[in-house]
Amino acid sequence: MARVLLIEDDPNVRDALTLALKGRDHEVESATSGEEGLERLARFAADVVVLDLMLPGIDGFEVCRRIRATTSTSIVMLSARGDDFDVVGGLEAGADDYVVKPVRPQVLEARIRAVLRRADGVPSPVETYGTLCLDRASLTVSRGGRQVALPPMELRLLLHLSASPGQVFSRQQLLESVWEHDYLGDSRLVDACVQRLRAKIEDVPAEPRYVQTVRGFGYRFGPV
Amino acid sequence: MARVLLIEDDPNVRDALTLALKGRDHEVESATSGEEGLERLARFAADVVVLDLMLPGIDGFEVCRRIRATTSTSIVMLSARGDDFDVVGGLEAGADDYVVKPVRPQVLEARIRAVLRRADGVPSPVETYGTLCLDRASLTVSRGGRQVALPPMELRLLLHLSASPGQVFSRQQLLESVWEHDYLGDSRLVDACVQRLRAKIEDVPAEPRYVQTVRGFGYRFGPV
DNA sequence: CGCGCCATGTCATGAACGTGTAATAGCTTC
DNA sequence: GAAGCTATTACACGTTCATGACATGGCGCG
Repeated sequence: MARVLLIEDDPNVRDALTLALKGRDHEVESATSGEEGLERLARFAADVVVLDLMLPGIDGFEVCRRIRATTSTSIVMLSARGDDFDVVGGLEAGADDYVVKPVRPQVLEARIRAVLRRADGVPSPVETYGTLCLDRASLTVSRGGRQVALPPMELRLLLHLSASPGQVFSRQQLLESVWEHDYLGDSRLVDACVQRLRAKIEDVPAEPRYVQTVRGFGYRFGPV
Repeated sequence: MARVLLIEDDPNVRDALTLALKGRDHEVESATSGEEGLERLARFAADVVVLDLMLPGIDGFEVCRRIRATTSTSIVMLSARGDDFDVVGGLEAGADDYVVKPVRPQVLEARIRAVLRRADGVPSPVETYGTLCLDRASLTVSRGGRQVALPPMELRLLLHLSASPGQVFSRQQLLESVWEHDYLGDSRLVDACVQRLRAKIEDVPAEPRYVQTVRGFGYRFGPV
């Protein structure tokens, strides 16, 4: 299907994803550090690079920048749950998309496909979930064809949640990765933001379809 | 469709673009250095040359001049983001158009087509967005038929933004790629330039149609 | 050599908007 | 029915952006 270069230092994740992607008919090469990845990319004409953020030596952002400096290869970033990674950082480094670990293979593959379609110029650089459309390049969101304007925090929250559909994020995790807050303390801030977001993107805010509450845990982006 | 000679030393970019262009029914030959490119051009009757700026040995500008010295083959320049590439310099060397890397295949193909049309004498070397017309060859901009004079920085900003319509650029990114500044620090410089640009190209500067603010993120070239 | 124009970068001000907090109401579960 | 969790709304503060004035510096022209 596609030629994938996986840059990931954790051998477990590496093996798991390699296996999963190969099982879906992709050709996979892997590297364990940024340096090795860049070197390997020079020989392996990858269609897409799957890049972990936390790497020994030069980090993912830097690797991303260096790849971008020379090639147009698509890049999907992998971010660990605790990393304070957000949309702006990824955008600036030049990533095409990002996924939050733990990542399920089918989600990763969907992202790879989306990214490749985009790179091929198919006029669907958007992700569509039901009546909701997300365009990570132009940072626009539309519902049922009509564009909805989202303030920065709501947009970041939505992009973060939708980066891993189905995965549950606790309020604390969201505070860290979306808000970049580091204090521990309970706050209804996330709730408030979720409400405002729902009011704009849900057809029936009272029965949310996209941003779902997982009672006792946090929120999740659906539909799976 | 067309016969393309690609001169590019980075194997990744070369392979990626070769593949993409072949997929669009172009005949593609490639070379890894300026010397090889010139030699190959003598045998391969290319309609258009896609030329990387940073090459081992003689650089892209020089290659461009030498091609121009003997043939009228169209030339599209490829420039990496970090290169201190000046639009004016490129066009003075005789390039017909230029694209900033990372380049998406569809963008490159659009440029190739435009360049070829131009070479065929079709008078449509301009991109039109609503009432705004950009001519990357003559570096002129006109609004509603009347030409507007843009100072260098404003022109570069506009060309950069419009090279990827819809894509959101942060102020930091713009400082790096348009101004070639490398310091980190917040500056309202971009804002000011956007402001002056809007005053010249927007019909209603207070409700910008072409250079849009994305609050909390940066700017984007519309129209959506 | 000196003058003046124009482009560029910096700064101050004000307005618009988004955000966080808190208070209250509603719902779920045991 | 009570306790715990979540939804909803209102309001005030802070941030961000637009706007225009000002200083600097380069360039051409006299």
